[in-house]
Amino acid sequence: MRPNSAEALPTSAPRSTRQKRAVAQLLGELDVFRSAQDLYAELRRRGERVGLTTVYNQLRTMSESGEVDVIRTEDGESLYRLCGSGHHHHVVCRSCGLTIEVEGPELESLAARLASKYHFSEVTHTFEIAGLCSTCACV
Amino acid sequence: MRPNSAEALPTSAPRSTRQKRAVAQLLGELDVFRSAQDLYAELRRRGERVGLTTVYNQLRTMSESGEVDVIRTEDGESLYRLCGSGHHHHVVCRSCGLTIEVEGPELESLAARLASKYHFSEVTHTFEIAGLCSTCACV
DNA sequence: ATTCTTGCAAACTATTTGCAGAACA
DNA sequence: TGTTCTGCAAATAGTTTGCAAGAAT
Repeated sequence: MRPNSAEALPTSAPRSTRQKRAVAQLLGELDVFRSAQDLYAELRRRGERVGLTTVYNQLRTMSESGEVDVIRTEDGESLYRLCGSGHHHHVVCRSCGLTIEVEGPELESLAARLASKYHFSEVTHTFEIAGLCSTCACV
Repeated sequence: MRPNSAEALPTSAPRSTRQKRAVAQLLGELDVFRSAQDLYAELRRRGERVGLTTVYNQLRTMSESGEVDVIRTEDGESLYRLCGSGHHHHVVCRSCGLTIEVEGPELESLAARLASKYHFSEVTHTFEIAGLCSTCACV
């Protein structure tokens, strides 16, 4: 919102570090939603020297800049995934995390219609579909 | 799922207690989503002698039986509200919690269409609209 | 009398924060 | 060199659990 919020004002550009690159690259390889803890574990498994705090920092930064999408599981865990730009929704496999980005014009208009019907302003909406993908359903 | 799961198998009917009644009654008076902590505080304010654990227990029981709806805020808090029966979605005021239950046939068919398009089975979907109600927007 | 319920205290879990030392530009 | 970044350890916060005492049937 404000160009210079009181919080963190960085006086210069973000720096490129080994850790940031590792997180970004891992996200680039995956097309599924994963938790911060999962991503951290995977990085360690690969021998990357990264701290959990840094993974969280990086994911927050990337989600704020719109580079990654965040969804929350039923038990409150946050899952992250590199995302395409623009407004979209997801069809997510509960079992393997496989995710398909979808758009729904009729959904958007429905949301807008309901908002105006009840005189709500500054509306946002969430729409997520969870199920079993064809691969996981066979097991 | 299973008639007798290994977990808690109750051998007789649930009992009516002062605490359960207090929680149920409070929910009956409110038409907004409230956190467990909020509900607990309100009960104490009214002089009810109830423990926080009991409020949580009761809310969990009631949500499992479908008596109350649960939504999660952005920061992971659970909000509860007595709900009408049947499948529905919500238009929720971010500021005061005012909630309107809505149905959306086109939404249901869209969800079904997307599921079959990508060969997903056992699908569920979520759809929530959050905004400012007309009252809160004037402030 | 028996079983369910309560609620304090402690445990849990995902996430955030303080901060001193390390790493970039 | 002067920030930014890192990551350990500790703090947070909502929620759950262990369990002994209390209440309902």
